[in-house]
Amino acid sequence: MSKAASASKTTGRKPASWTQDPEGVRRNILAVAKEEFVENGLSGARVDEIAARTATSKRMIYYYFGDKEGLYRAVLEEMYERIRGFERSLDIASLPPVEAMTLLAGFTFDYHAENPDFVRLVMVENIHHARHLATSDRIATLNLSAIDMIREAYERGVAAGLFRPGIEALDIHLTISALAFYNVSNRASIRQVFGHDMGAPEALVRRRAAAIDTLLRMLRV
Amino acid sequence: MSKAASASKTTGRKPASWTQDPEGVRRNILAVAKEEFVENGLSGARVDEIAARTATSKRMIYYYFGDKEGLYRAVLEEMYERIRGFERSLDIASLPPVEAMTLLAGFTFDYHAENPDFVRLVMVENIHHARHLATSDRIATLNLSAIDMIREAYERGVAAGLFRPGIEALDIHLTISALAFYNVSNRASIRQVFGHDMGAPEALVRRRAAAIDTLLRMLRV
DNA sequence: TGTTAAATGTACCAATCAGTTCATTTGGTC
DNA sequence: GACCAAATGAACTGATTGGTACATTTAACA
Repeated sequence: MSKAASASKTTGRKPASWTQDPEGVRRNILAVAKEEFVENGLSGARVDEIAARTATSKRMIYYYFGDKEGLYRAVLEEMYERIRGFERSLDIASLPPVEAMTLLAGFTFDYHAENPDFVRLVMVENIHHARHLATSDRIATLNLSAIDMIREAYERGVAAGLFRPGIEALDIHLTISALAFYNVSNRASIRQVFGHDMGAPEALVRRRAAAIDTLLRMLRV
Repeated sequence: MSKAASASKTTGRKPASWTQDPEGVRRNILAVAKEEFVENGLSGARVDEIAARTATSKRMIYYYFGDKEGLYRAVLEEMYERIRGFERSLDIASLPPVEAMTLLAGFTFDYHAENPDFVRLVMVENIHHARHLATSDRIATLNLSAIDMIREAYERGVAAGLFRPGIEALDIHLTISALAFYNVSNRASIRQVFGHDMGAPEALVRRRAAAIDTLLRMLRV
C-alpha cells in the first residue's frame, strides 16, 4: 500500500506522514478482513487482528465500514459479486445439451475446489442463518443467473430426447452444488472420521468425474 | 433439575440449600451448551449465557468440563456417539441390494433433515478445521461403520448384476451425505439467493426422492 | 496562499468474557 | 456423629474486544 507505515517508525512521536489512498486502504482492509472471516468466522474474527494485519489502522475500518458487521457484509457482497462474474463468463448456451451440462458441472466443481474461501464464507453465513445476505441490497439485486442457464440447456436436452422431462432446473443446480460444496466444506471432518483427504489431487479428480457422471445419469432418459 | 433454584430465592442471603445430582447437572449443562454452540458456533457461544440458561452455575461448567473448549468437545462427542447409535440401529444387511441402498439413502436424508443441530455442529467443527474431532479420544475410537455397511450391500449388488462394479464404498457414502447434508446446511443461503425454502415439506419430499433416485442411478449398471 | 472537507493516526474506554477464588453444603463412611 | 471428599454457590478479576474521542494531515480549490 502507498501508506507509509515507515513514517511512524522513523518519527518517534509526533509527525505522522502519509499519502491519501482511500480506494487502496479500502481494498487492503477488505482483503485482510476476508482472510480473517474465512479463517475464524464472524464471531471468531477480531477487529484488532484485522487492523493489525492491515497497512492502516482500526480507525479506518470503522471510518469506511461502520462496524464489524458492516465490514463482514462488505466482504460477503464482494464475494457474491465475483461469483456473479464467474457465472456470466460461463457460456453454455452455445453447446449441445450434454456438453453444456458436463461443462457446467465441471466448472462448478472446480470453482468450489479452487475457492475454499468462498465455501467457508458461505458456511459462516449459513451458521448465521444468512442474516447478512438478507440485509444486503447489493446481494438482493444480484440476480444469479445459474438457474436460467441450466433451464435453457436442460430444455434443449429434453427437446432433443436426451434428457428425461419433469426435472426442475433448481434441482439440477442443487445436485451439482451439493456435490461440489460438500467436497470442500466437510473436508476436515471427513478426514478426521474416515482418514480420507478429499483435497488430495487424485481424490479431487475422481470426485470431479463422479460429480459429472452423477449429474448426467440424473438427467438422461 | 433436582437442584433447588428456589432455595436461593427464598433465603435472602446466606444459606443455599440444594441436592447433589452430578449426572443431572452434567446433562443439563450439556443440553444447554449444545443449543448455544449450535446456534452461535464455538466462538459465538458465551459461557455466561450457557450458565445463565442452566439450572446450575458457571462454576460447575468449569468443574466438569475444564474450559469452554472442553465443554464444546463434550457436546461434539456426545453427538457423534448418537450418530454411531443411529448407524448401528440401521440393519440393511438383510435386505436385497437395491432396497438396502434405498433404505440407507432415505434414512440418511431423514436423519439430516430431522437433526439440523447435528448438521450445524458439523459445520461449526469444519470451520474450525475439525481440530476438536482430532483431539478427541472418544471420537477417534468411534469407528463409524457406515462405509462397511455400504460396501457389503454394494458388493452384493454387483454380484447380483444389479450394480456396476468399480465404485468405491466411500464415494457412495460421500454422494449420499453430500445431498443430505447440503439440503440442511445451505438452507438459509439458498433461501436468500433463490427465494426457495428447502425446509418446506414438499421441497423435502421432492429432494428426498431425488437423493434416492440419484444414488440408484449412480449405482445401476 | 488560505480554507475546508476528506482521510488518517493515537490513545483511550466501557462492556464483555473466559476463567478463578473463596467459602459452603452434601452425603457417604467408619 | 465426626470426618472428609465430592459437589455447589456467589462474587470477583485480568484480559480482551468492539467501538470512540480527539487531534492531525492531506489535497483539492478558491
